[in-house]
Amino acid sequence: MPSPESSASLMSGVSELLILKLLATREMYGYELARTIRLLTSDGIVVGESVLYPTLHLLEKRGLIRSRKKAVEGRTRVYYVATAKGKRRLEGLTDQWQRIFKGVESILAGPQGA
Amino acid sequence: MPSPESSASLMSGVSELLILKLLATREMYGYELARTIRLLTSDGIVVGESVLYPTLHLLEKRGLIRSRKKAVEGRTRVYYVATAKGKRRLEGLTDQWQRIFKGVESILAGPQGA
DNA sequence: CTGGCATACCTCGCAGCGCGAGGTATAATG
DNA sequence: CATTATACCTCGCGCTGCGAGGTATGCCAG
Repeated sequence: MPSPESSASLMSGVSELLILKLLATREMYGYELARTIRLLTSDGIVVGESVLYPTLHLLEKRGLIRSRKKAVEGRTRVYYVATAKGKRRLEGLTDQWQRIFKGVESILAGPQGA
Repeated sequence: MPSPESSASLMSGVSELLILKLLATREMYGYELARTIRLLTSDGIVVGESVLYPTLHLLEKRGLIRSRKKAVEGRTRVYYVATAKGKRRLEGLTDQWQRIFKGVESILAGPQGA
């Protein structure tokens, strides 16, 4: 066991959902995404860079997000934004999330009452 | 892409959480666990047998659940129940679930309002 | 100007987990 | 006797997380 106390397993797929959601709202670059997720969740969810960048590349390869390079003060930032296909995928993922979330809650809350 | 439309990735770790929760409440056998989870979540969450049994073996190996064989009408059922260690683990997993759940909800609900 | 830090991007490789496919055995039903 | 439901199990692929490591730039302190 490397670190069974980490929240690793429960995080799966969540990164894709959150990234798609944010990129469906506004154009952002990688580093900004990581910071924003940490901020909005009060450090509850931290998407590391070794999760972030491979995910972004995969999403782009699948046509769910689009990128463009933008030079800001000498630095080259890669900005991403969700495509129409990405927004459709987001809806699907959100539905799945709601279904799983409701299922988990009903079991976590239920058995002692029923 | 094998099946990007499946809820596979979002399910990660959830099986362990639900199984531990149920076995912390009452003693159950494998097949019963699968049926119960399907029932309580109205088919929202389906834990297949190829997920269920390896998970049960792993949990037992880690000392989080305990098993005993019981013969019921010629059939041999393997009943499981959560150990004290398993219940502690359940608390930790539940906390992590709450943290992730709150984080996801705040991003899914937030950005358009803020 | 040099060292350190924050920003900003990226990859490699291991390990964990889901899950389709397949396998075994028993009891009941047609 | 064949099929279905119960009940248990494994193999192997493939996706994903993530720690560790790498590159390059701008900025500030010493």
